[in-house]
Amino acid sequence: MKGSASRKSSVTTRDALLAAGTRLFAQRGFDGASLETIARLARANKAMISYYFGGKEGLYRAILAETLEPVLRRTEGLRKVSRPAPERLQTFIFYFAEMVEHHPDLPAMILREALSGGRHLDERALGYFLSLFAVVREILEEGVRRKSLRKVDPFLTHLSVIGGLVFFFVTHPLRERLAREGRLPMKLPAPDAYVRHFALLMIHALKPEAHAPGSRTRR
Amino acid sequence: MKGSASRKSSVTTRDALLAAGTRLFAQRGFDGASLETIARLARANKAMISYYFGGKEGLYRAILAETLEPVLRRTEGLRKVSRPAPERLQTFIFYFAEMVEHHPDLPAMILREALSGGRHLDERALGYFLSLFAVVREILEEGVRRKSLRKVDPFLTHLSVIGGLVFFFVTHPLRERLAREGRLPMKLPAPDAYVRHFALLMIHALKPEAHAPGSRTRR
DNA sequence: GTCTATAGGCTGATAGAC
DNA sequence: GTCTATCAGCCTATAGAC
Repeated sequence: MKGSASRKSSVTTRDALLAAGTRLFAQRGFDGASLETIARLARANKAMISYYFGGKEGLYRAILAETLEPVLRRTEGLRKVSRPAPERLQTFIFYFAEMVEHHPDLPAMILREALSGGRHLDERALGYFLSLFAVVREILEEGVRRKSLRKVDPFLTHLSVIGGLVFFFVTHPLRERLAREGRLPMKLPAPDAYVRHFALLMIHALKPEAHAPGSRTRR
Repeated sequence: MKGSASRKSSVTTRDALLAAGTRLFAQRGFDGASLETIARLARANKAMISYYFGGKEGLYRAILAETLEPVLRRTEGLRKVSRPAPERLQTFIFYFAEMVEHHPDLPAMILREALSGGRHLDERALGYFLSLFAVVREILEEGVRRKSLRKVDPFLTHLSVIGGLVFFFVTHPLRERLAREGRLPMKLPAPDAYVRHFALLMIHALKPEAHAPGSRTRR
């Protein structure tokens, strides 16, 4: 159903194209990345893109579908863990960071897709996202329900969590460059440090209310 | 030094091109937005872009410089206000939302610029950003110093604040579209509601530690 | 599977009439 | 200041040799 991968080198070229495409689509956008450049980065011939993916758009969609699927499918695992919500939220944040480590260009590519209004988002790709979002939302919902988290809107909160993570990683290359050129007037924050900071920030943000002076909740 | 605006209609055409460019660069990226499309949206002739800005890149840079400047300059005002840090942070967040209301496409355009590694960021534009960042950082630093905020890293925190805001606004058009098509499995969050939520979330995240059970601070 | 050559479309830029 | 006409360059796609 997918070309029944026969040769060995064919798999390699295909994968190289997927990887190169991800990087260049992330860095320069769909229109800014030329097939010429992608092929060169993949050390392949540009005709190979038509061969494997039927064209530029085919490559783009293949990245969205094939790279995204295994990544997001893994998040599903976080659904089953039965642990307090704050801990599960932290796990999600660390998991997100680990994902970026393995696919450094994915967040930028996906964000660009979002900025473009999701022109290339078919139902399949959209489904992956919704399920990613659902995981976070469920953690938050459960936490609110069981009062291990403050009473917040799970959907709005989930946007804040994703936003704080995505924005950092997606702008990190720019900060790196500016730092390298001495144009960043502070030291470059390490991804690690940010992730730990952010997890803590969210834990604090969602910690159940300490009862206000004067009022008192039962228990 | 800038053409010493003589005619009346000339100003109008110029401004229309700036506005149209902002929208299209935001929605489709630098390479995705054609001069043809921009001119059409501005109800102008595409030759006018060369006339006023000397080309596509000139238009792009003009937007970055001219639209950004007044917007970011206003944030400078937030520097002088002498009020408790939590209140000033909230003011910043509301100010940011108000800015987006007046320039709905600016965040996306700027974010795209960041994703591209800041290829078009000259020293002037970069300076505007750094001063925007500085405002938030200063609020946080002061709050930490005076203990009206929890002891957090001001720089990391400022990234979380900006991230949570930018991500929401930049992805909002996508959610709107999905909602319109009935593909969003929850109700569309209103910008207002998000901003209020986010301000509160940050206030909670940064609230000075409640004394741990056993320990005790004064009062 | 890989590569070269080339067709055909679109884009950015600009000369020159008004 | 505005517009039409035009052109060179780059880009995607693909036919066909190996």
